[in-house]
Amino acid sequence: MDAVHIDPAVSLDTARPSPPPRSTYRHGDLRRALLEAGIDLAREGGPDAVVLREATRRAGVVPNAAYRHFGSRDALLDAVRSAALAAAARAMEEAWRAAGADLPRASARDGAPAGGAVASAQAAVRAVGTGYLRFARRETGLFRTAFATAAPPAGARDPARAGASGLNPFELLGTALDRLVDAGAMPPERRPGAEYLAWSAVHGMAMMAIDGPLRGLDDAQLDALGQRLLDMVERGL
Amino acid sequence: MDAVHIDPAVSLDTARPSPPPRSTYRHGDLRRALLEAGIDLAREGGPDAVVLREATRRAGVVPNAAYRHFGSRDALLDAVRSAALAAAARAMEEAWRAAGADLPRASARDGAPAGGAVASAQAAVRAVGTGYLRFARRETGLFRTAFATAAPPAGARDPARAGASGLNPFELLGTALDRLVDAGAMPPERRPGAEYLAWSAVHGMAMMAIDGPLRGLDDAQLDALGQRLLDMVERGL
DNA sequence: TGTACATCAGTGAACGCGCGTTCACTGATGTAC
DNA sequence: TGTACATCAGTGAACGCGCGTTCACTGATGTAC
Repeated sequence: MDAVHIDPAVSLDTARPSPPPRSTYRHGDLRRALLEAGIDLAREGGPDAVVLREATRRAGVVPNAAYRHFGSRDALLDAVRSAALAAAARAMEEAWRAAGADLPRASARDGAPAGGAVASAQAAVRAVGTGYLRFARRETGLFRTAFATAAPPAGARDPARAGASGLNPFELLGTALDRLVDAGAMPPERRPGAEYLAWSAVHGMAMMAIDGPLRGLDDAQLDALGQRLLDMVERGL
Repeated sequence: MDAVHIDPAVSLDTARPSPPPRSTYRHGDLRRALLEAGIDLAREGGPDAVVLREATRRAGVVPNAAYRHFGSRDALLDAVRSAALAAAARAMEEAWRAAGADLPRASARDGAPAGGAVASAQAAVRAVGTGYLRFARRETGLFRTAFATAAPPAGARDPARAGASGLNPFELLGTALDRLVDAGAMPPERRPGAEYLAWSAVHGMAMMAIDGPLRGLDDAQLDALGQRLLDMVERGL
């Protein structure tokens, strides 16, 4: 054997995704590392790509080590799904903020803002839809993980699935619709179930934009079509 | 060994799904048998359940025999998908027929019927949507195989994906919308791309009814919500 | 009408793969005295 | 401040599973003479 010295921490670094070299026996924060690897996997390939063994590989750890932190592969996937929902909520909040309307709070159902209430409420509804579509486009894998399989159980208020406002994506839409009613732009008797109608339209377009007939459209075309869709929803509600 | 005689053709019949006993060396129509097994699998569990080995098992044949008829598992899945699309088209045609409007033909773009053109055209659009939603509910696995993954390539006129009219699901919707324009119920300048808006709404609701927050609704509730959605589309288009 | 032969549908056995999960272990960390 | 020890995070090895796919084969069918 010759005496060429190879520092394993360097020489092993060629593989992508790199197994991070670790000097200590303990990892330090393996739970977080696995969750983040899982989120990356979901981002790259959707829910099916969240593979427990691959997550441990990326965390630089032996496969069964995952069981110290997650009871099963499904438990990991659930945690990833929550993170994906939170990311979607944040994207929607950002669109809401960009639309100039003030953000809602989870704590109390706040009334409509003072002036230009109708325009502001409409802007909020549109922002929610736009943010949703944009998230589907930019973070397809996370979107599919969050929305294309099982849905958030309606009643469960899980903060892990919420954005900065403390509201999850569905609740954000509900809040925007409430404002529409408060501003007088929507008859209260139409309010119950309205989120399902609006959500259907936007969700359907998002799915078509991901792997349906709208796949080929560029961002500008999809934005334009999205605005037409939101016109339809606004007029139709 | 005792001498109890067991007729394998009978004794093996306990397993469900039953491997059909076969007396001849040749199968006869294995391609069709595999396709039908594949359709059953899709019906039971969606596209991921279309497993080549299981299809051969159900056809009572050794796994690699499939390769005489399908180049790969994906080729089988494609054939199943076409069948699922055709089934969806047929469901939509049936709803169209039930709505009392006369069915379209693939051969020529036919004009609107003589009297009550607006009502007839609107009924056709609604029927297309209703048929789609109903198919999603009744044949969830086939629906997901047809629509929840890759979409029919826009231009390809594949008769295997069409219903009795020779039109595939997307073309059925397009034809109904054309009638809306012909009847004067929809401004022609709004026509281009309108199928994407209508499809989005209905597809989104279908997805939510399958494994989203609308999963728990019974048929009547979903029908009512579907009618509200179609109201929204009709008003919004 | 009968025989020889080419075709090709289905067989039998095996492959490599990657997965989730279980077991008994080892060794670093933090706490009690 | 120092030592003994319990805790428990990560290791090492292995399991059974079912998948898609390849190989060389065998035997039923249909056609040419």
